[in-house]
Amino acid sequence: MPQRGRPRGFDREEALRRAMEVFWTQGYDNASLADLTRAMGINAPSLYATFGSKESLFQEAVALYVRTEGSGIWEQVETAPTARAAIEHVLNTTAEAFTRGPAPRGCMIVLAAPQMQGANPHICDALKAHRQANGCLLERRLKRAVEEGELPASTNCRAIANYYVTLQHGMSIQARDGASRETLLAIANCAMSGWNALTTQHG
Amino acid sequence: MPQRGRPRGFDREEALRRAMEVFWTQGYDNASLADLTRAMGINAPSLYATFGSKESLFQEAVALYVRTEGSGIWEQVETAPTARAAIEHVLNTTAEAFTRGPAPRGCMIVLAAPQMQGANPHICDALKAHRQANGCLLERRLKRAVEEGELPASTNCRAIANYYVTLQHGMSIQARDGASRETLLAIANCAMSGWNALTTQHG
DNA sequence: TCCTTTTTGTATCGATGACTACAAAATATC
DNA sequence: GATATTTTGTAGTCATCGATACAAAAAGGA
Repeated sequence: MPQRGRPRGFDREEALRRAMEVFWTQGYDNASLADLTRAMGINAPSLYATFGSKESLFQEAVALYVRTEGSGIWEQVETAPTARAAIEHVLNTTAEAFTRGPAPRGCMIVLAAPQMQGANPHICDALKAHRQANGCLLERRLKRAVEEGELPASTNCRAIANYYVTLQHGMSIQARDGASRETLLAIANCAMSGWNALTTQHG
Repeated sequence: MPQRGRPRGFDREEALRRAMEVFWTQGYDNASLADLTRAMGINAPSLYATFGSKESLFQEAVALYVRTEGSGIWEQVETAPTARAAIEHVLNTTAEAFTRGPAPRGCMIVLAAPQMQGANPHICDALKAHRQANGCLLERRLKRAVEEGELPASTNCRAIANYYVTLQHGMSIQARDGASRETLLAIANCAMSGWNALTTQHG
C-alpha cells in the first residue's frame, strides 16, 4: 500500500535538484521561499508537506550536492595509486567542476553560508563539518602514503592536507568571481609544482 | 560656521568602527538594522542622517576595513626588497591578522557577501573589485621582480599571483572555521616551500 | 528671548520573510 | 457510488526587514 490519497503532482527528486541549484547560487539566507517555490514549480504547502522546513530542505540539498557534484572531486582520493595523484586529481577536477556548463560557480559547501553565525547554527555547523571532513580525508590519504613508503616519515601530513584544502576553498572564491577553467587549472598546477619541495623537506 | 543646530551625541568614527565589526562578523545581508543600531549605540534615524543608507554605511565600513585591517597585509608589497619577501609577508601577516584578539576571523572582503548575486549587486561588485585589486597588486610586483632580475623572464606572473591570492582567500574560510594561528602559519609555510619550483620551471 | 537649524527618540510605514489554516480536488479502499 | 486519505491552491498568519514622519530637545545667531 504505497499511496492512498491524491498522488503528488511533481517529482520529488527533480524539485530537490532545483532547490539545490537555488541554494547553491544564492546561499541559504538569500534563497527565499518565493525563490525556492518558483524554481521548484510548487507552492509553499507542498514544499512543507514534502520536505518539512526550509532548513531540512537545505540539508537534503547539501546531501544531494555532496552525492552528485562533490563525488567527482573527492571520491577517488582513497583509490588513487598515490597521494600525489589523488591531490592532483582533486585540484584538476575542482577546476573542471567549478566551470562546468550553466551550473553555479564554486562549491556550495564553501559558499552557501560562510558567515558561520547568525540565525541558523545548524546550517553552519553542518557545512563546516563537510569542509573539515575533506581535510581529514586528505590527511588520512597522506598518512597512508607515508605508511606505504611513497612519502618520508617526516612528512607533516596535517599541514599539507590543510594547505591543499585551503587552496581548494580559495578556488571557490575565484570561480564565483568569474575565473576561467584555464585560470583555475593554472592555480592547481602552481600548487602541484611545489609537491616535491613540500614532501621532502622539513616536517 | 562648522555646526549650527543640536550637536551630534555620538562619535561618527567610533560608530562606523562598530558597524564594521558587525558587517565583518555577520556579513552584509545577515547584519540587520537592529543589529547595527544596537552595536553603534544609536537609533535608526541617526544612522540614516549620518550615513545615508545601510548600503552606503557598508561601503564606508569596507573602506575603513581596507584602511585599518587590510593595510598591514598588503601595504608593503611594493616596498618589500624582493617579490618572495613580499608574498611571504602577505601570507604570514594574513595568518597573524586572521587570529588577532577578539576581532572576527577571516577577511571581511572575502566573507561579507560571497554569493555574488542577490539584492545588492553594488555590494558584490565592490567587494569583488577589492579582491581582484589584490591579485593585480601581486602580479605587478612579480613583473617588477622579473624586470629587476629576481625572477626569470619565463615566469608566469599572473598564474603565480592568482595562486597566492587564491590561497589567501582560502585562509579566510579556514580562519572562520576556527583554524589556529599555528595552522595558518603552517599553510603559509607550505605555500612558500614551493617558491623555487614555482619560479624556475615552466612559464 | 525668539528664530533657525540640526539631532534625538518614538512610533510607524509598506514590503517581505518563513510558515500554515482551510477547503476543494484527486486518488485508493470499501 | 460512498468514504477515507493525501495533495493541491488560496489566502492569510505573525515577525522582521530597511527606511521614515514627526515633534520634542538642544545648540547658535539675532
